[in-house]
Amino acid sequence: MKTAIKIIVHEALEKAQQAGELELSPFPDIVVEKPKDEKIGDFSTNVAMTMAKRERKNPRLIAECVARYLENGDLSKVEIAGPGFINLKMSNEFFLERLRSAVKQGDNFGQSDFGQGTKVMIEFVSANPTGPLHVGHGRGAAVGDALGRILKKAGYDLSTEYYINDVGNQMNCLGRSTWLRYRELLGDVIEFPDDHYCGEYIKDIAQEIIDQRGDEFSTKSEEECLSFFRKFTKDNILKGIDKDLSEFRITFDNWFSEQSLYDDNSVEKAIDWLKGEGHIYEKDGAVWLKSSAFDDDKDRVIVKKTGEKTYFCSDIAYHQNKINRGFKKIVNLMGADHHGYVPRMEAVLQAMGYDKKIFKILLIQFVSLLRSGKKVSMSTRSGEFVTLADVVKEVGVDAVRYNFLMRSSDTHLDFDLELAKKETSENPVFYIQYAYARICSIFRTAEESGMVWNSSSDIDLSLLTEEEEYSIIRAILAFPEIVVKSARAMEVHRISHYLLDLVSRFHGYYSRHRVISDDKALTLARLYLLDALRIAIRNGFELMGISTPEKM
RNA sequence: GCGCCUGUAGCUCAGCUGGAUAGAGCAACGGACUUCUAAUCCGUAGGUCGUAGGUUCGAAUCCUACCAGGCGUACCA
Repeated sequence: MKTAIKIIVHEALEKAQQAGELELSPFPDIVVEKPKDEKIGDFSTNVAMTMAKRERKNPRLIAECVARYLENGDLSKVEIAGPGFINLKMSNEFFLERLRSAVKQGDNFGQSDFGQGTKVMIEFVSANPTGPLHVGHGRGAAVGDALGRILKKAGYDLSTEYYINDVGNQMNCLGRSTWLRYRELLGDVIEFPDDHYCGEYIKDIAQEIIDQRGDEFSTKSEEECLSFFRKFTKDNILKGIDKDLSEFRITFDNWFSEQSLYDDNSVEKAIDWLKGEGHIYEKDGAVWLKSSAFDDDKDRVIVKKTGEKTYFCSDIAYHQNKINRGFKKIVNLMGADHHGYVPRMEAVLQAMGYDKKIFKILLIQFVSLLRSGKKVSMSTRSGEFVTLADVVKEVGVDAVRYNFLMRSSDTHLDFDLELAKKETSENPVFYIQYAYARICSIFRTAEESGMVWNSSSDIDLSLLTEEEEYSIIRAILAFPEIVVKSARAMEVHRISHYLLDLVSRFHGYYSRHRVISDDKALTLARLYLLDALRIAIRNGFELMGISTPEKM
């Protein structure tokens, strides 16, 4: 919509230039925005102010000049206000035409080519396969998934990926934990080491091995068994994670194993390559990456003096791999507690010769879990953490997702379980869903009263004359721009704020105006408006992965 | 010490790439259901935008310093 306005303003500027009234060198960027107060106008531009200095003229004079050349059938009013804003009001037909197009687009309404098909990868969750996902992972999962949906809608070619840290000592530790529980279940007396994984889920996995294989491992040495136990446990946990995620409406395009980078020598090759480029040196028996040559504040070890490679080392190979797969933009979601990791990753990208702008790390701040205002304690140590699956089961996918997506992800989030379950106005998910259900209910009533309705029939929208109706129409039509903004800023919470605003206009309208009346033509026009609204809500919630029930 | 994030109404938070009189929701108070779903609506009240400077036509927004809270500062992953 705004681009249409830009063109109109652009034409006016050109005319003014041709008439010799403005110099316009260089030609200014035209910024069109929506005034805060709808009464001011539908759109406004501040070009007159930004040009003032170069034109050496009073901004108001420039504005008046530009206004004289503003001519377009879609414009119904041009006004100059304040220090030099040019405010534009559009004709009703301008909006109605776009409303029709929105309805015609249906599920595709909001789609744009902002991303121009750029290949983007989002890597998120990537929790270690050593235990089930807990609530903390949930926020990153919800944000990553929603961001993916948004980027797709905004025209990016998107892939999502889960990176599995299936290498290193933690895997041995994990396998050993199951092995110990296995023997314990078979009657051995075990002193379970407290630096191992002591959660209940390990016992369940051990029991599963007994169910499947009996006691066949009980007579073997740990050495002989470990690789089986390691793999079995890891696979089992990953299967659980996958299940929890799909119940949370998240599926990944790809699961990428860290081990595979060792299996195909990618890690070695990456090290060699960096060595060749002179980014690597040896010191104190270890191999270091000269990351301080970039924005990192110190160099980092990639091969320990024991010969083991660090996590960071395979991450280098992993990101090289991502780039080799042709991704032009690489997005990683991480918990904010890992923010120290950002500069060294950026250093890697730069060492590989890429602009660090192709790489974007989104930090997701912590979630505090509350119950009726009281903090729920979570200690990973004791294995007493609240799992994502439990919370989803208790609260429901929609409410959990909404709560994770309603706030900017760089602020701490208080997530109150009791509040999230309440079906009251304290809970915005239901406020939005309720609006959707109400609209559907109106359509049901219309059908029951014998009203024949379909969006492609000839409906006279000029019968929509209420200011409130246009307020809703403008809000509906803003949706595609919200998606683009949200994609550009990679900020998911904008969608939820938008929907809240959109829907509150509807609730107000609903209480003051009847949609179904004896005036058949008007009824049809209003139903058309509600259909458009319904599409916007549904498409918006689709981006958040939240359902739109037709009845509540 | 250094680095990152946050600080806006009693509470939870929006506020776009600097724009017009700083906005919602909740809580509080007062109203509205014989009418398409009251999980709703309408009204009232509530502010030194952490503090102090700076940049400019214009700052909650950008810069600097400071204060407060959170997090990080591994040859862990």
